[in-house]
Amino acid sequence: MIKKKFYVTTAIDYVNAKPHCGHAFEKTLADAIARWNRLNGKDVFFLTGVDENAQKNVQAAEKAGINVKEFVDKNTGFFLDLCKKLNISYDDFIRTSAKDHAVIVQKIVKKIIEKGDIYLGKYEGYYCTGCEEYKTEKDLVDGKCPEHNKEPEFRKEEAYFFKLSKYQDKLLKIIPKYVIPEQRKNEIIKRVEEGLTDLCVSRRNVEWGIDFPNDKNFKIYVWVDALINYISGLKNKEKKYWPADVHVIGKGINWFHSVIWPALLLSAGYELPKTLLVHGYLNLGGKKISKSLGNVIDPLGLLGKYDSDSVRYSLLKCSVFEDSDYSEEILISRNNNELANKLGNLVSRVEALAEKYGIEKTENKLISKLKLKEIEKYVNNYEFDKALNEIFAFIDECNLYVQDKKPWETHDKKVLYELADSIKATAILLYPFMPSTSGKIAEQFGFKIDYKEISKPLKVSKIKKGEILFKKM
RNA sequence: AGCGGGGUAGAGCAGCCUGGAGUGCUCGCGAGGCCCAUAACCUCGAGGUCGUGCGGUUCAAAUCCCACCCCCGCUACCA
Repeated sequence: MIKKKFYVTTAIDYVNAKPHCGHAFEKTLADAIARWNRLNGKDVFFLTGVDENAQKNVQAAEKAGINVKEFVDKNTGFFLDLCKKLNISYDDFIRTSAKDHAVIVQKIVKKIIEKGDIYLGKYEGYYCTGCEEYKTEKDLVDGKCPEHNKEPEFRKEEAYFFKLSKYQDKLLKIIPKYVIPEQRKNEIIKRVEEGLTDLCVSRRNVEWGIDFPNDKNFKIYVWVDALINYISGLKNKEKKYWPADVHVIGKGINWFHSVIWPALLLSAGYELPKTLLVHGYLNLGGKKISKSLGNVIDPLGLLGKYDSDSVRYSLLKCSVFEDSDYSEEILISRNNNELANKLGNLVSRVEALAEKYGIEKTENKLISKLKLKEIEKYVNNYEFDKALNEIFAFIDECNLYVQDKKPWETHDKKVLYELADSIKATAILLYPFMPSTSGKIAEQFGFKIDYKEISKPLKVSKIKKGEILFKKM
């Protein structure tokens, strides 16, 4: 039987600084999607990586007084480390400075040129000679560059433009089926309806980046370069996995993914990705993450102190679509109140009872309290926080069942079987979110982590009390 | 300014579309139960003018309509 393919990506991150918990959030979301689909028997390809060609990296490197390559290598290392410690099951990690990426980018840009969608025009704007870059009105304070406190000069220079405006009607047809959630979709539709102007896709006077085809005076605009990672990252598996099933991105880069990316693909003659999942931001103590406020949480720091599953769970309980609050206190509270007290304690008490009295196969009536259909619906809609709430509601039911049936008094092996079988179902459902915990439970109770196992009765085996799953903090 | 989302118990949410006693969930707080378990688990309880308008519609408004106040998001070549 041929497995159905499933291709999921995250945005690629700038490596101008160390990762923050927003990066951890996005990677964990995408990982949960990847694992959920693998669990359901799909042939999954999961791509993540870093954007090394951005000017921001160059600026940050200059500030640090290190050469760009060295700087980028060092920071990319932090992102790789983050993925490893978070247990991110990516199939490939792309770095856009890689040669094979540049080849694909040039190939696609050439296709767009051949289509006649790129033309030489004039770019006009306000150029700050201090920054050596164009500024938008938004960048300026009282008409001056805030960095250098001087007025930028008006410049007009040759540049290549992509005929974005040409795709307006097609985009308006595509976007409604492509972008979730509703709110993000509507924002984009409104803006596209207001009209599109062509996009400047070349950069002059920069050394870092990918050469423009047939014109060495220019580099390719880094966003075009960056977006193409979703194809170049597949390397020789492009035929098999493209188009992407889900791009997971943050709300800040919605425009590029909702409008520019499909337009480029249409022009170059590629199939379009199916879903764009736009997630919200994490706020720390109710405030935006910002370095000047000093409220950045270092996820690597958290992962040094806490288990990966505790970090993953605490992130996944944040709303996917809305901005939500996150902090170390929230992590600790979710770990203690939900993971340790509910799940960990349930497993612990059932193991202890089963070890003493054994289990005996019977029909599991308790499992009717598990709202499987609803959980599936939530996961398929990417509402992981709600799915987890439902799963934990069932864990509450299990704890209540222990309380009601008093197996420590009755020594009822059948009740203990029902509980063990229910724990099996729970652990399988939790696999996409907490893979290592799920594995530990599977080992203790003797079952395979496979979605089909949920409905198959648990094989009776000797159960022993294992290690505590979650320590309290 | 334009467009969109929101204001419900100490905190965070659901309920609103399709009106029917303020109903529910998570955390926190108070009392009790249990003794299998990680001082965990279970039960009960306190706590709310559902942003404001003694606004409108209605037998009936958190829910529908209007006005106002406050918060947040988006407004492209910033990568």
